[in-house]
Amino acid sequence: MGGLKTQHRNALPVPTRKPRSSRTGRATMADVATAAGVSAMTVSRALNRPDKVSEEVRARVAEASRRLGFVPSRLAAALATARSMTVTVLIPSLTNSVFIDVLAGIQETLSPHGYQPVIGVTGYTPEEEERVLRTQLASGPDGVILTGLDHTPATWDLLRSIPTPVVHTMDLAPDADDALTVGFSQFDAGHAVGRHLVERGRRRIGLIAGQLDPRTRQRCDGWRQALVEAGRHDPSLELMVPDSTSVALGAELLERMLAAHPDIDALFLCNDDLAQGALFHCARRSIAVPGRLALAGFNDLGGAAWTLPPLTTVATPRHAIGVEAAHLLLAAMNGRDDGPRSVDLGFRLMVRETT
Amino acid sequence: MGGLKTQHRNALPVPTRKPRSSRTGRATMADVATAAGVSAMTVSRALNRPDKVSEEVRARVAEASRRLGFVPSRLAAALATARSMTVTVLIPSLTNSVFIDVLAGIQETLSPHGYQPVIGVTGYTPEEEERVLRTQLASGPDGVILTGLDHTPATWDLLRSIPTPVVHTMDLAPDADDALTVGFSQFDAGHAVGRHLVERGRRRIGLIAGQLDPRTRQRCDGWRQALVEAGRHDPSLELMVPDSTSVALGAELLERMLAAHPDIDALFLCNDDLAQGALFHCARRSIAVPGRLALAGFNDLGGAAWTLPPLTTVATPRHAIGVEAAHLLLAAMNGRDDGPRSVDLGFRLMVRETT
DNA sequence: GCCCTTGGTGTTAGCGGTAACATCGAAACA
DNA sequence: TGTTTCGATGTTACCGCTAACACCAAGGGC
Repeated sequence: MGGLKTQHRNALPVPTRKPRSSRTGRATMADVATAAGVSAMTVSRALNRPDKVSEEVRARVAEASRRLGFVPSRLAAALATARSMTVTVLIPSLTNSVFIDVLAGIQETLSPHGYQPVIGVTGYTPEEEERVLRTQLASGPDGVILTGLDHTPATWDLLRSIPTPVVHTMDLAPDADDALTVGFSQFDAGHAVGRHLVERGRRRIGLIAGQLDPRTRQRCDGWRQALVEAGRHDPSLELMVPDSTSVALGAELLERMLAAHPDIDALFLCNDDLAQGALFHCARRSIAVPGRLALAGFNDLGGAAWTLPPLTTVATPRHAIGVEAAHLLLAAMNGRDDGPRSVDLGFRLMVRETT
Repeated sequence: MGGLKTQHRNALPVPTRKPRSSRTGRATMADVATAAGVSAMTVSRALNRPDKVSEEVRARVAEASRRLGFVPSRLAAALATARSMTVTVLIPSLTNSVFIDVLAGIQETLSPHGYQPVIGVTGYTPEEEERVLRTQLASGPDGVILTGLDHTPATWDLLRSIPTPVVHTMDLAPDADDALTVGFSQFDAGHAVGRHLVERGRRRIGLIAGQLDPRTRQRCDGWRQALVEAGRHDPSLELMVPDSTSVALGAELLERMLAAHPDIDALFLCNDDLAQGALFHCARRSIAVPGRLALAGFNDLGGAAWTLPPLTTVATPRHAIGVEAAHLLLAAMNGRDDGPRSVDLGFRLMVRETT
């Protein structure tokens, strides 16, 4: 009895210098230093600023490094330098290809500069965005890229309180020096579609929208204004549901719309997948497109040019937005904070055969 | 003259205790400790193991924490605990929705456990994969999820040399205790399509494939064997190109195929986007599907059920693969290494109207 | 020959946390 | 009432790297 407590006190206190490697089993800079017969600092220099080290030592370090399979710990470096080489990217959803395209642009641009995008998914809600941002900030990103401008007040405060540069995408800042922004005018894009349908001589022009995030709403607003301007707006022809968009939903909503308003002769669907579903429904019901019903989509997703007939839609510069956002962020992270504050990348109305 | 060098030596050495916050401007644990009148360690405990701290102190710490806007540095914690709460996920491409679906499954599963997936893009080449893996390993992930089993020998060595658990997805390990694997048999899936076309009585069955990664090849192999078994294999009906798949490519390749072999009566397209392109081409050329030509795709991507006619294809459990891979990894990261080593999630032949 | 550069390298002191052990008062026990 | 036990808290020593400065020999200007 008596000695049951663990008392490792006498477990050979190890002569201060560990024999090799660390707790993780991986070689550390100190190991390489010993192996190369130099100090840790010299190893660090040999790796990060080779010009500061003699040819000969550089070679010895490289050799030892290779031999030990040394991988410098970014974590330790990040802690010591206060630069994580990491960029937080928050998007509403992973399965919406719109954001993936933006992400791809960001990734391609950041990667060559050694920055690692770290993705957070916000599920389209500002509250979740705030939560995710908070946890991500804990790992000290060097930059932040957010989707949209609809953040909670607390998020805005948070963003202002950190020294980290922030870029907002997919939308345009109302006043340009409030935030770094890269996108296009969702309102104008919706307006262009509305006007296009009007110009095609359509009189009963409807709207179908899903996934009612602020950007979708702005598109709808633009469309509405175009119709109002033409004196052809009928609020009852708007069908807006919160469900996330899909081909199936497009077909279903069109059916509903036609049941209530068989006289519509044109339709703006706020996303291409809805439009494809509508197109499918028309084919099944032998509704002539664009003869009896004109259809316009949004985003110019992959298959839009390959429907029958090819879909009129709005091409959005998703990839370019990602690239430009990353460039802006890179500039800001390097202290070059002078560039334009709000970049409008525009959009293109792709008039094809459904209108 | 003389004093031009910067010699801040006498810049008031600050009384050892900095007044507040650190170099980054953010509050540190020490700041909170001071504010709450306790030691840093107690703050750490109050945050990570509240039960180890008295109710009263916990409240004081929470208060101080809130007041100072304290965000604990994950970096420092990671360095101290040797756990980064990070998982490296390597996928061939961001723009291929197949991998995004897997990724989404991973993300959803890992997130609630506090793990942060960090994505690397390998561009479909094992060499780039090795490179990306190397750099990612530098930030000490707690786990790794890779796509496929085709890694460079050096990658395999690397994986073996680290203590970090690794899961491979989208494929099945030849022998189950070699690696943790979650996927389905690409070969069998291809075989099922081949047999299906044979069973439909087709005699001149062709193949169109793009993006020739190992998984695509295995599908093709399976398909080929099915035809060989039926005595209907004609190598000249295989059209395989390295280009990445797209709707446009599908249309183009079908045209080429028909030009060379107008007598084909069935076609397996190794990805749904190719199949959609082929379908489009058939519609344009008034080729009856499935009357004159049967078409089968692969993956059951979003629009497959909504083509005209609806596309026969193979539904692959992409999301489930992500979820299961994450579960396996979580188990391994927590030391529960006992689960099944190779998980076959199967596939489903979706017979629709194009065959 | 003296002093100042300069380039290469080492030393020290953290970055912001946490593991492990030490300490201490009060409750529990004998 | 002395001792044990235990819960709550503090101290110390790092994790692995790098900024900043110290040091030193060789070269250059006068």
